[in-house]
Amino acid sequence: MASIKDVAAAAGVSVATVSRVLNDHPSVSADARARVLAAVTALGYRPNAVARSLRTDQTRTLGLVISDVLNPYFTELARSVEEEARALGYSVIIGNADERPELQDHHVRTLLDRRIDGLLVSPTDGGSPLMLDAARTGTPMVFVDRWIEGVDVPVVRSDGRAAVRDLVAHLHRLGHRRLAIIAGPAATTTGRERVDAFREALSAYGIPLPDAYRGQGDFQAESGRRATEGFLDLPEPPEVVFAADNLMALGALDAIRARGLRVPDDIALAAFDDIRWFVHTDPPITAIAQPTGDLGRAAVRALVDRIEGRPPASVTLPARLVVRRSCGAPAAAQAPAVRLSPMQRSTS
Amino acid sequence: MASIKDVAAAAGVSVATVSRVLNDHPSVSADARARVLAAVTALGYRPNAVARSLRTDQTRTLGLVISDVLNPYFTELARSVEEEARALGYSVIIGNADERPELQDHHVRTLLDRRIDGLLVSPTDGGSPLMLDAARTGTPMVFVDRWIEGVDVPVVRSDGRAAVRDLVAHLHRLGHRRLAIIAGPAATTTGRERVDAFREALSAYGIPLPDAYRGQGDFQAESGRRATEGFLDLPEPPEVVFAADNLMALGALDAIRARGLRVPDDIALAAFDDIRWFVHTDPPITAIAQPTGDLGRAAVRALVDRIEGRPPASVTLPARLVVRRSCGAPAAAQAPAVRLSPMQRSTS
DNA sequence: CACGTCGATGTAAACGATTCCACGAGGAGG
DNA sequence: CCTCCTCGTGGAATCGTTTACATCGACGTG
Repeated sequence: MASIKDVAAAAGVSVATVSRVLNDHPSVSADARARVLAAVTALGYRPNAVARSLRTDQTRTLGLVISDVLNPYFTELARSVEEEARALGYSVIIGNADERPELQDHHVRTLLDRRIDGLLVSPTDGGSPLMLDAARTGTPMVFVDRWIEGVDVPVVRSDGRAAVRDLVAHLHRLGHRRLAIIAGPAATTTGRERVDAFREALSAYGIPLPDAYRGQGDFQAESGRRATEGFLDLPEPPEVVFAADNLMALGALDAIRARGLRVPDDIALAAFDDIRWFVHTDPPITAIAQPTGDLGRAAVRALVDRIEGRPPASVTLPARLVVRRSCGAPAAAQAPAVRLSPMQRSTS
Repeated sequence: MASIKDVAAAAGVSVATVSRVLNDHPSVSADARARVLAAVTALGYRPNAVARSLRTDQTRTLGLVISDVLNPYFTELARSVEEEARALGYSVIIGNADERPELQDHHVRTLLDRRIDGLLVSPTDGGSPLMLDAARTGTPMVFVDRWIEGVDVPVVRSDGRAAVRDLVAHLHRLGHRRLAIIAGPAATTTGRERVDAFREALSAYGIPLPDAYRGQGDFQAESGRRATEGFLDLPEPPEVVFAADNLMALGALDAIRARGLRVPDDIALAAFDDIRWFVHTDPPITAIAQPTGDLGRAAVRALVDRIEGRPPASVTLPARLVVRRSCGAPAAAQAPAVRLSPMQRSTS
């Protein structure tokens, strides 16, 4: 592969001049510039990003460590992150933690070794020494969706508290009183927060959240299935299951179907995180939708601000309830609730 | 960040010795090794992958350019690719082309500039000059899922011909005679092949595929919706719509629902590519399932073979029909067809 | 006319690793 | 006791860039 030296030789100039042309430094004669450009195309020369990074100590690359690529929420997040990063002149390297802390660490380490300019993380756990260390030693970092407490890192996330209140109001209006939740891992902020918000919203109606109605999941489908089976085995099963993410809702659906029960007649179902398929499931699933694209973009902007020396800001965006039929009552009967038309896409 | 020089100084040895310890070269005394290792942990030293790559001319990184991250098929492919690559000691950088050739080129260029060791591509089009050039000039490359004809690059893909025959047999048995397909872009092999396989299977029953029953899509949901609307506007609409990928099936479902029609009573639906949600859609969707994980792993092995100087082999794996209810007749009535249990996951 | 300025260019030193080569010490074999 | 190997080690070149500094001519100004 041709190097800058070959170009310099072909153009009859020094490598310095070639480099100047490539980085459009002002002080280069039109003649030299033309000869260099000609040589570049003749040789099909492309600058070696590795060498450039070594010299300039920047890679123009962002690392993104997400909890699970198979989760459509994160996949959409990843897409918007890449899009915004590209617009700002950065590339993105994605690391998939698969909800496993050790895999998350593997990716953080690899990304750090590659000297990425900044790191976007949606932590799977409470924070490994490695990640805490990276944050402390000044690696530009931003948390997105989930975060770690007690670390001085900007957080870009959405607040589902109001939407969860709306959901509980909706459920209460439909007459449901025995409400259960499948929680995410307690080590994650979203794992805890969604439960807290749910419990708080319930208490406004004087409804308790017994331990038996709090299933423990790990944000993966299989755990949703197990937790739901637990609920269904109870002497008094809940009337509603609220899954803290879309994959656990899928698992819940599997479990319900396996018992030959129907949603919402036998048991109602709602989920955190809206995905396109929820419109077409049987029945369409009521969900809490996050402004995923906006989150991704805001996170990138915060990180790039940090990298380029501007003060980064934390951002919190509201989530909203999308009522469908999985909790009972025809959606048409719902008066004021916001609805997604079947074809509405998240803005992207 | 500490460099190898700092480690050398701390350990009282030369950088050469540090490097030898790090790459466990045999000829290093136990004493020196111990001192170096101590210094490494004391300083929290991590080798700079950029510098190492520059010197060794290898990055131990694979590029993966996929057509659309939002498509669960590709997301699962990406996951298995990363998994296998990691097992073989490589990292993966994913580029998402969003079915746009110019974006695909952008990513190929970026990946090449970063001097990745090899490239895995599922081409969005017939092959840009850039990609053809890369293939010709010896960049280790493997096509996965889709490929480009006339280029000497191994292909790892699945053959859906038999499964499509099974599908058509299934549809014919149910009494359907007017069968339509939503095709993918003609510039992609999968876009053409699936139509060819379908037409061929139909002809075995003496059924033609009129132009009006061949909708043109681009593998995105919106195009599936438009094509389906076109079908429904026909004086004699088809009895079955076969979408060449899962997203266009989603669009088709949107269009059918928007007209207030029911599947399969008013119109039947089937899709290429099986995804977990198809079990829970209304109704569950009959689909052709590819061995996605196996494809990803085989592709990585082929590419790494190529990179490490072993002869790479093309691989073709069979797809299979998964009968559900979207084409009519209770699935229970289906005698010999292979079925996915609701909880079956792709092996991973 | 001399001098300072400025624009265009080249030379060479980094960046952080790997690796070839040389060198010295010590042990084995004659 | 000399020679030759082997082992452990360090010096220095190298990978492909960027960039500080030096140089050199031309030009404008006092």
